[in-house]
Amino acid sequence: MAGKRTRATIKDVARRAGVSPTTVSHAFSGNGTVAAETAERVREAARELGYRPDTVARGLRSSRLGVLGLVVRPLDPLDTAFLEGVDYFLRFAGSAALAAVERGYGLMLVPDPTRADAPAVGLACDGFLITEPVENDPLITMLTRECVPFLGVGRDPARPASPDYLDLGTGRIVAEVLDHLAAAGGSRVAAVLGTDRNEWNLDAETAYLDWVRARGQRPLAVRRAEVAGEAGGREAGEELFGMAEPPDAVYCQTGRHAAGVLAAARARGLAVPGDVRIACGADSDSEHTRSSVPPITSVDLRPVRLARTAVAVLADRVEGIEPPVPGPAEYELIVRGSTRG
Amino acid sequence: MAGKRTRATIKDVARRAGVSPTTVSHAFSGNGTVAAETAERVREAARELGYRPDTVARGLRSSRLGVLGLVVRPLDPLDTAFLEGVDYFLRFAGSAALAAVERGYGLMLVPDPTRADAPAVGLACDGFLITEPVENDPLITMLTRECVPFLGVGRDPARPASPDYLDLGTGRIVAEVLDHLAAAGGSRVAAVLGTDRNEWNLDAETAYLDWVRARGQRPLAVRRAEVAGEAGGREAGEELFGMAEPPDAVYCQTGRHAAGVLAAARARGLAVPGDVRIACGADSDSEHTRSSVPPITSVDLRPVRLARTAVAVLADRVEGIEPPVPGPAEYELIVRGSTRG
DNA sequence: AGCGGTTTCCAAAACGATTTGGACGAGGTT
DNA sequence: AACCTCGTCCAAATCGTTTTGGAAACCGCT
Repeated sequence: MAGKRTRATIKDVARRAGVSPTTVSHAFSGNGTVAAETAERVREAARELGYRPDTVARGLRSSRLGVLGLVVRPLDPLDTAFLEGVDYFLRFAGSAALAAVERGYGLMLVPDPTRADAPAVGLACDGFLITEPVENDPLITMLTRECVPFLGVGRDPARPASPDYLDLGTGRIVAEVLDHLAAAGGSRVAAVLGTDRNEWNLDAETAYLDWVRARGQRPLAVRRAEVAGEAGGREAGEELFGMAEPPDAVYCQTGRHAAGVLAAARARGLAVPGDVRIACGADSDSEHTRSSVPPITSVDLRPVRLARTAVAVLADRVEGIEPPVPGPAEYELIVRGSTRG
Repeated sequence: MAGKRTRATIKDVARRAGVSPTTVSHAFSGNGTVAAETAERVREAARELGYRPDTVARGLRSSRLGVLGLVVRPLDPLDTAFLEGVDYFLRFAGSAALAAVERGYGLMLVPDPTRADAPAVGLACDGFLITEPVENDPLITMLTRECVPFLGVGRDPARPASPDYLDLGTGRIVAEVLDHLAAAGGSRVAAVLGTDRNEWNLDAETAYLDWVRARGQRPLAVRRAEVAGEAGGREAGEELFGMAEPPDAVYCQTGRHAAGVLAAARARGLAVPGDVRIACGADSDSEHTRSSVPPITSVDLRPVRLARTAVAVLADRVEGIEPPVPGPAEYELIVRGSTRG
């Protein structure tokens, strides 16, 4: 299968058109001045030879490869196969790729280039999308130092002043879900939070504490690593429901955690949503929330739309345009059986 | 934002380590022979300077960039924004990207590089995944000529003997859905087919004709372009239900068509599934089948798993390994309200 | 000494494009 | 006739690597 490629080069075209490689380059890029007649001859020679300029060679010279990189942070430390059920990122990635193509870029999903075992090709991108940056994100440090354009999808919690991110508006979302839990009959609302130190977790924690305190109650939050998944959620649920004053509603940060909490509730014989209401601040599209019994109320973070916005802003920056930064991302609360009597 | 990059080059490292660029290159690639002590000095110099070899320059020399390209054919002629609802490709792309990263590659979604307006970066890929090739696919012609590895996801109908594709097993799938429609009470089963000339459509047509004839009936097939979407399906439905002997079951190739047929049936006052049964051979995950009233029976083509397999085979080929070609892809019939009394 | 064989390193030539700094001739101005 | 300007074109340098084809030093052996 893998033979040697025999594409025509700029020299072949030059020879055939009876001009120099310089002229061929100019005829294509429109950079120098080339007589119309000559340009036509060059174009014809190129057509006959099936010539197309080599992107890699061009990229070497101009340090513009035409590729945007997408770093999906939460995937990074994990066994990626484990995450296949998490549709959010799949849909984000697919949609970003489509949007990039429309702008004339390729979109590449790459692991964090600051990691030692990362494929070297990651460095070659013209700009990066980072979902979701962690506190003092090392990639952001590196990109800033090397003057490579990037855009966080979500804020780096340690760099609140930076303009280089899309606001997820986590606080609003969490508050709305908590309000919904209360409206559904929850009088003592606990929270199961994640451990990644990104906007999603840190802002959610703040929002939860604010919300609880505003109602004069004591917060009841437990933490489980995202990678602990459903098992971690189940543990958290057992801890909560085993308390002297157990909660009658639980807010979760991930669909997997929520599924685990649901399992823990059922194992204890608690009715959902009769005894306990469960809701999740994300992952409305994952099977964990959608296909559970009952299905779990959760939030659609509109990954498809969000990705499109992110690509538009990043592409502008790569091209030297300073675009207006959009307001907080849109979302929709999807009410399901777990909070609906 | 966009300043000039000031990364250390191989020369800087060479100078600092007191050796030649050649030696630095060898120390990193392990190609030549370098004394252990020297190699250590080089590595240290590189670390101090924060040096990482430039992928583009390397790619220029070795014609291996470390990138796999993904060409999604059905997206190609379309306004891509139109397709956002089609989760199949989003999930396929996302999953392929994950699998590629695990193999040390980046995965880039690119438009057909044979098209004139395509971003030039498309040509730079080491290998291509093509879902789903059309008859005499021009990209396959070009890649074959230039000896670039590729893998079709689905067969090029005009090149049945080629080993360069993953078999979707369309015939099996269509037959199972038709059997299901019959089992659900359909006695006269029509088909709404697409117009793209790829395995999916051509094999489906053959399978439908075979199935109908084996039961001694006359086929009743109409065709609508994929891009016509729900409106096209609705037209097709009106045509079918307006006939002297209208069908009592309709098989569709796409979720959009199925949604349109469903709308046409309801507009005529036909009960689904009482008077008419409707099923779709794909798109079990799109909102057109999942969120319609009633939801439409359809097939889960397992895009996540399929993408993973495709990347594994392609990466092998890029690396010169000739992998065994897997058997027909897996799938699952998802029975929903449109065929369940 | 002379000779083959290792080991370790390097200078220079690729790779395929873009960019820089003129060369050359035609035409106009003084 | 000398001097500019302008429009076209080209030779050579450049981007950061890898690869090729030795060179230099050292070894043990005859």
